[in-house]
Amino acid sequence: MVSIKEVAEEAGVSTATVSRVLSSSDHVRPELRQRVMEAVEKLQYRPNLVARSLRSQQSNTIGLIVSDIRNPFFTSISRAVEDSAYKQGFSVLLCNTDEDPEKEKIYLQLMRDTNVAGVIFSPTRQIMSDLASLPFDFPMVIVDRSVPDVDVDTVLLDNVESAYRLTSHLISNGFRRIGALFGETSTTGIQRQRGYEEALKAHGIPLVPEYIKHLQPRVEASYKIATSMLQLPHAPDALLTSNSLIMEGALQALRACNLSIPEDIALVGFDETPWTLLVQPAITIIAQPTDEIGKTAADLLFQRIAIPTRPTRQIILKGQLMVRGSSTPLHLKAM
Amino acid sequence: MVSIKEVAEEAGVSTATVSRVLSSSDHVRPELRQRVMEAVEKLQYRPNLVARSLRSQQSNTIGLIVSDIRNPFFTSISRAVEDSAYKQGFSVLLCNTDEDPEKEKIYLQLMRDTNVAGVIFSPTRQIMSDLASLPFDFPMVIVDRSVPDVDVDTVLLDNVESAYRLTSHLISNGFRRIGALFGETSTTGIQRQRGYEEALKAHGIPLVPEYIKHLQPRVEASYKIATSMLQLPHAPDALLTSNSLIMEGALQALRACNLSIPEDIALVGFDETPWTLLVQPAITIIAQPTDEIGKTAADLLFQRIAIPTRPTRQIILKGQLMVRGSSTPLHLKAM
DNA sequence: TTGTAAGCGTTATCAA
DNA sequence: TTGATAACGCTTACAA
Repeated sequence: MVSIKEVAEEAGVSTATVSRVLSSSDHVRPELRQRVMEAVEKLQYRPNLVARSLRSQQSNTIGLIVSDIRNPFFTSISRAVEDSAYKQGFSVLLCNTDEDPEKEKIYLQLMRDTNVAGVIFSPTRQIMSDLASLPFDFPMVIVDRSVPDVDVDTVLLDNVESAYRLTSHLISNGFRRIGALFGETSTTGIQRQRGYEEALKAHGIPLVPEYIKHLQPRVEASYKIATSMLQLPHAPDALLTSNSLIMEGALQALRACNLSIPEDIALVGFDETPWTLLVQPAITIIAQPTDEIGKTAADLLFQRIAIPTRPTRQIILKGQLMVRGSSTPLHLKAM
Repeated sequence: MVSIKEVAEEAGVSTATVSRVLSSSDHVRPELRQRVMEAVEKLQYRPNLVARSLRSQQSNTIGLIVSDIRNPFFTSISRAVEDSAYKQGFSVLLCNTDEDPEKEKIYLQLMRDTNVAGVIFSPTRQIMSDLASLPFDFPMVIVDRSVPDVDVDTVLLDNVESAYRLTSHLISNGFRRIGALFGETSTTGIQRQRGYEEALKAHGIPLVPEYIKHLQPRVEASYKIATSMLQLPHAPDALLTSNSLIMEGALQALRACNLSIPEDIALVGFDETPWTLLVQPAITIIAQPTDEIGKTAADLLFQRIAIPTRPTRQIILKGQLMVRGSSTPLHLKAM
């Protein structure tokens, strides 16, 4: 492994000069610069980024901490983040927490220990109290979830509003007994529940506790809970799900119960996935602008890395209601 | 940021002793060990991994280089790799190449520059010739694709055999005009094509060049190519797709053409995705054991990191044919 | 504009 | 068993 020292010797200059040519825009005589470049080329020199990072106390790596990369929402976010990072010359450390606060802590510590430039994080509710107290000195951007009492950059969907619109859509299409499945680990589920409840209230529809469930945001959990909800004496005529994994489990449950959508029951949810348009009928959803969320989070992070004292921002993006067959109005059902 | 020096002072020992207590199993007097641990605890000391990596010339990071994390196959692989890495105390640098050889090179260089412990890589065909010549000294495991002339650990599906079985399944169900869409960037597509062609030959069915297409493994490309194939004068009565993105585009095309599956045309492919069981009819596929592939790749890598001279291995895993409604026999179609 | 030399925070060598 | 001390490969004052 050729080092900066050998390049310096080859070019007949000091290591400082090589370093200047390579990383700073310091004034170096063109002739020397040329000699250095040639030596670099000849020896196929590549700077050791570990040494550079140790010395300069900076790094070109950012951390991305999400609950599960297999959740299509996070898959998409990750891709967008990696893309932005690549363009800025950064690379991405991927961390899955499985919504486990212990894993979250371990990964946050790792971020500190490896001296990353910054972190994009989608935290559970449990970790939040710690978040303020733990001494995390690196730049951080929160995505998808909100951290109420901490002054930190955040990129969020307008969850209350989106859930409100989704629920209102069901109501105006004639559905009244709207079962709802929310993720229990994040603030997102809570906010979406608020939107759901506000919509019901606004339309004078009573809340039915049996219709509201909180669960781990996983396919299997959702399948179970949805199945049991479908077996209620007075079963729902519509199901609202608060993320795509939950929606997947719910759809499996509907299929297992041989229920027709939307004739027997409507199904709506959040997030565009490869299959929302492929199943029949297609599923009505709130599409989150995942690319933009990821890109915005990365942008915020790079800005904070550049200017650590910058005032924090909370960016709230709008979801888009995509009306499809799975929530067709009751009076059209016979058609 | 508290350093080893401060811990040493606090404990009244040298930095060497602190280092020994923390990272090596060297013999340290229990009493000193105790004092060091207390100092570590008191000062909340955490070793700086960058410095450690620079000095020891090792690291606890592995690279994962895939074409696109949004491909459900790679999503699942990534999750499995990250899981295994976490258990071994490693973290994962995620890199998307978009099947672009230039990006592959850049990322491979990054791996070298950051001194990663090793890399799990799914290369394009183009990069392979370079792979032998480029001086990549780090441990590497190839997944999903094969690199014929390089002595490197590999984890693969039995692609020829799997495609053979999938094609034979279609044939024995009465389909004869089997269109096939293969990814053009990987060896995987080529091998699956071989299995497809061998199955046709074995059953005395002539190859029709118009029925065989190579394309970028992307949804949009697949949609276009599939659509044009469906408009052939003598259109296929079945479509075989060589990965889930291609399958997705093909299914979109079938839907756009208002074709019924399997009455008008059968559809089969590779990879279990969230939707293969949710669409109706469910799709017949070869399921790859993605968890096992990822886990095996990580295991191989850690073994090679531990013993660099270990003889290389090629591990070939079997796919599982999941027969579903999308390839129901012709004589049952009327039912 | 360039070179010398002092670190960055560890670990590894060598003596004690 | 322990402690000085020299690296690891780079950047950056400071001097020249």
